[in-house]
Amino acid sequence: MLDIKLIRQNPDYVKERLATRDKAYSIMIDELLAVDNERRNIISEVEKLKSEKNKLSKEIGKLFKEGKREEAEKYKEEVNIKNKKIEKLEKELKEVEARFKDILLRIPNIPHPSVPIGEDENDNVEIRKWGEPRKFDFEPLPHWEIGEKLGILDFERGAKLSGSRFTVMFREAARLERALINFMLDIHTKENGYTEVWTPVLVKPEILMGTGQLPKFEEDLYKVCEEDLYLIPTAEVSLTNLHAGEILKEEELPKYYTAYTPCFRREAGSHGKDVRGILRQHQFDKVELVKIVKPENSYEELEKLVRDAEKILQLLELPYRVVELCTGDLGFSASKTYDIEVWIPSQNRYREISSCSNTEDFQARRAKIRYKDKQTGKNILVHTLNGSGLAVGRTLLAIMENYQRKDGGFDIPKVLEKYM
RNA sequence: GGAGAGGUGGCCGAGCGGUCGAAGGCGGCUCCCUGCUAAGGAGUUGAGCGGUUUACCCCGCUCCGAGGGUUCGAAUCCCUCCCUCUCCGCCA
Repeated sequence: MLDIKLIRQNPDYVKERLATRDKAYSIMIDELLAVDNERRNIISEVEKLKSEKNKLSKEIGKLFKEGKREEAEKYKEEVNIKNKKIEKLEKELKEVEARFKDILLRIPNIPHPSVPIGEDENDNVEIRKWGEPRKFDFEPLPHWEIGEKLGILDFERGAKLSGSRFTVMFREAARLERALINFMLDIHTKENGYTEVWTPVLVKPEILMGTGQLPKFEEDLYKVCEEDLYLIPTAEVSLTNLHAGEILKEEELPKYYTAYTPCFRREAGSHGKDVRGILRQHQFDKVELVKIVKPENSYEELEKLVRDAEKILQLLELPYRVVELCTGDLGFSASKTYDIEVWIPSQNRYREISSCSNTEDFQARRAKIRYKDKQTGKNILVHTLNGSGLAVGRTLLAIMENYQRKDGGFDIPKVLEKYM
């Protein structure tokens, strides 16, 4: 959520910056400002009436003590009239406030000035590459063929149990999945300084509001209707919201969290994309990294976060590249995002395996995560960052493809041997 | 699921329907005392919104789990819901 004060004071700046994502936001800003104006007018009026009412009520109390009954009765009449006016205005206010919030909650974050301007993923900028894609002396197979031949990836039974985009894994695949989770968590906790966390994967709507998935992206989420809970699409949701509504002590920052969780995404609107294999599933495992930091060093923290995620690929010896997303490809809550893309031999290209973002105070404002500044005593919104470290299913698929052998099998990266 | 108890500020905890944004304690901050540390003394210390302002200050409104209701007036009374704790039942 953007700061309404910023929008009020500098609407043109906000419009200009948001236009780098999509021109349509300019209209939303105008709408928002109109509603905000209306809202503030009503608030002033209501508050004036309430102030008068409070004064009269106190007066009545005093008169009762003094035994001046009749006089008090006269005042009561007056307050009743005010109450009727207040009631009417508050009804209006409630409606206007709802409209106000609805618009504000659907406006995305402002891209950081360093983010390249562009329309879509074609305008993303490659930052660096690591590793050399392997030269095969045979035609590399896609992971689903390798997996099916070995009988360790079972798409038919996945579909039988749950429908399309669900997979069953047997033996080595299942064990590799588990090994990767442990490996990633070990690196992040023992070498990168993150605190391991285990969280619920069913969360309340207001939690998803906090990180920005709701209200705009409801169709991407699985909902448990009976309980008004949602399955998380990423552990970013549960980790970031750990401190929702809290005022942290300055010395508590920064906080580094990592968690393994399954993630659930309906993938609405991606019909026909990546239908084969396990690249795009409704349920997948991910080890997530979340940082809660002070505003002044959040961009340094972002660089470090990306390196922490990259380290996993380096240890697994999987070639990858890092790209900086352009304004048009940025996610809703992000101010700046680096994607890490792993080399996929069967597609002869890099595919996303991690997305690392600084949301600045966008999520913090929604989730009300602040810290008390020691010097000034002021409560300041923190900056929140998140990144995959990494998507486990995609890592598994990358290993199967990059480490495949001519005989149809595949090797296990050295660092994973002790985990298998 | 059943029975009971309870949800108050960063934390603990008190609170007759008006004088309560809320006693007291802890913690935090400032100052004093002290060779240093420890201890002690004094003061100060909630959040959000709106107005005003460069900012500070100031003024107003709201907030005592959530939402309704009674009342001129609710932390205090009534209703509904949520959560926590204790006991019982069930269960991975």
